[in-house]
Amino acid sequence: MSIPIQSTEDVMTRRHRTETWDMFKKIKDILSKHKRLSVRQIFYQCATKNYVSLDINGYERIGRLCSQGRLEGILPWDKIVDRSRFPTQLNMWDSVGDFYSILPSLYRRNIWLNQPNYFEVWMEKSALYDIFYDQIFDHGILLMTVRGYSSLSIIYERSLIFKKYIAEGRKCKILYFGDHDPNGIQIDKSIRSTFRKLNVDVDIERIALTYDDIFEYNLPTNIEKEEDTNLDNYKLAGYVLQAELDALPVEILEKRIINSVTDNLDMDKYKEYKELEKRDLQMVSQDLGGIINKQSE
DNA sequence: CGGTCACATTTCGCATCCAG
DNA sequence: CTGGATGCGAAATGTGACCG
Repeated sequence: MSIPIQSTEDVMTRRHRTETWDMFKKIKDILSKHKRLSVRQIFYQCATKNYVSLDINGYERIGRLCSQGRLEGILPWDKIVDRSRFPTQLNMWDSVGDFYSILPSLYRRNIWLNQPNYFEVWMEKSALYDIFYDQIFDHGILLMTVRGYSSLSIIYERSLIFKKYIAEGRKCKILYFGDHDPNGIQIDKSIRSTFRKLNVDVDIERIALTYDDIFEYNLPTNIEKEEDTNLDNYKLAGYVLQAELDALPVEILEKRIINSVTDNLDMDKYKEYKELEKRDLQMVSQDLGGIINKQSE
């Protein structure tokens, strides 16, 4: 029984056409300008620059190039990531000392205890996860990656949290980030109406992409897909152009995220809690020092 | 109410095209 | 002529929107 196996040597000695080398160079160039990108993101970048078509074929071309490129050592492994699959395993430590040593890095004071209002950041595309994570995770703000339309399960789960804050007299808000296209503008509307059905008063604010962004930053626009009703509604709403959130330059997006967060946080109270956190951490390391000393006796 | 299609994500087999 | 490149269809999963 012979199973066709492509050996490492086959992979390494693969020849390429000049056009392919050209694409490798373009991908490398895009990668050099970012921290980490998913294949999907690379595809969007290439499509907006017109290197490939903005459809399934273009995506596949990029996907294959990324696979071959990495296997052949042409493209870097550490800059291309898959955010849709992740492993799950119990946390384990080499020793008790090892365990204690990571404890301080886990400690954060709950900033929501003294904030007047509560909010979360929701976004449509998991491709942009890293950018959002880098901007807001450390602030203690919840990031929800919706991936297209939100699910009822997620909205219900979140509504339980929002209800708790509302009962305390706080206002609840979602800062929403998504594409500006016929489907994209439906997503935050759908989230809003679902929360309404659950009788939870949450304000959904679209931070990006706005229609003005397309003009202000001269964003590359999508080709109109034949999308019957949604497209008709889009046009009825007065929209002509469509663009993806990915198309917004990274620096602009980062600024937009952090500005929307600082606008919605009570920064004085936030800083106050961060100071307390520092004090707490000194206490933690003192206590841990005592425990570790006792251990080694 | 059920069927169909669109959306998001990634990979693979098969058939075909065409550069070197 | 060979094999690199690519178009197309399919897989899984859950959700909204629309049509009849």
